[in-house]
Amino acid sequence: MLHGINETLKRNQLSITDSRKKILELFVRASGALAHADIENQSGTEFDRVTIYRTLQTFVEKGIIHTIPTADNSVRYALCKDACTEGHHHDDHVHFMCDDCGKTYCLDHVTVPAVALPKGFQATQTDVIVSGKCMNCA
Amino acid sequence: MLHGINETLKRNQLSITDSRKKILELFVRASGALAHADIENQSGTEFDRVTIYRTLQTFVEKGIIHTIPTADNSVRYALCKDACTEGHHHDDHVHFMCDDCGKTYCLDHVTVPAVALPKGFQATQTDVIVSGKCMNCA
DNA sequence: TAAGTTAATGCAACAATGTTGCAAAATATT
DNA sequence: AATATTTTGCAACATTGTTGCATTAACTTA
Repeated sequence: MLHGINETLKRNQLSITDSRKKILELFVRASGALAHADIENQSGTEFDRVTIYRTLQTFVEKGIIHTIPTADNSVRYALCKDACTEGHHHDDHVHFMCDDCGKTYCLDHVTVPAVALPKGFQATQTDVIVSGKCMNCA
Repeated sequence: MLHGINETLKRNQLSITDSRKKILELFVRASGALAHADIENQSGTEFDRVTIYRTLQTFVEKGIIHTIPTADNSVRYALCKDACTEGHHHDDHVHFMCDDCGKTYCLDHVTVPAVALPKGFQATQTDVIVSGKCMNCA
């Protein structure tokens, strides 16, 4: 499972570097979504701030991770479910943000409901952000 | 209709000031959502940057406007539909972001579908962000 | 409406976040 | 192993958001 990290990087035509391995590992281990600051904290002073920014950017472009829309102006990233198995990505997502502990969950198994749009609107992607209490805080 | 601005401020126990009137007017006139930068541009150098921040913050607290979750790290605000008629707010929202023109629509009339959450999760609010092409760009 | 009271504004300084160019270092290629 | 390519770290900068405090404006009461 852990050597899947190297393969994920290779599959996406990315050079295998310490920072990319470490950051991708953080995502694999994380139960929820990560903000830039989380990564900066968890990786210590090991990598430059700029490197983290660029790594996240690269991962998003390659579809390894995706951003999660939040109302509070904090950018969060989560592993794309299929990242380690397929290159397919940017599917619809349901995310859950806990008001208590602040954790963000990517609910891969929850189906995104269809939304009835007004005439003339065409949807290409639907994100659902549910907030409330998570299973640990309820 | 325009003097409704003053009444909205009064109803929310806010002093009627130039900045609040102007900024609220911008929202009333705006067809879509506004970012902090939009407001700064459209109001020129009339108000201090800090004042705009604080005004937006106040409006959010009072439920006059609400933030819209976005995946691209830009905070946007939109008028709460009932802001000028009732004090009730913070309902579920469906927002539409156009990939072409970048406009954000607050689809007040679209019902937020129910989401089936995993066991133990309790929802208090649900936001839906649909992206694609709007009625003008489709 | 004039005096006093309360609240909002502007300024300055700061903190956090994100970006860009470029030389040095690491990775990949032959 | 030598060369070519990519990534990193540093420095400097740009943007965005926050806080404290004196000044100013708005509200209240008489």
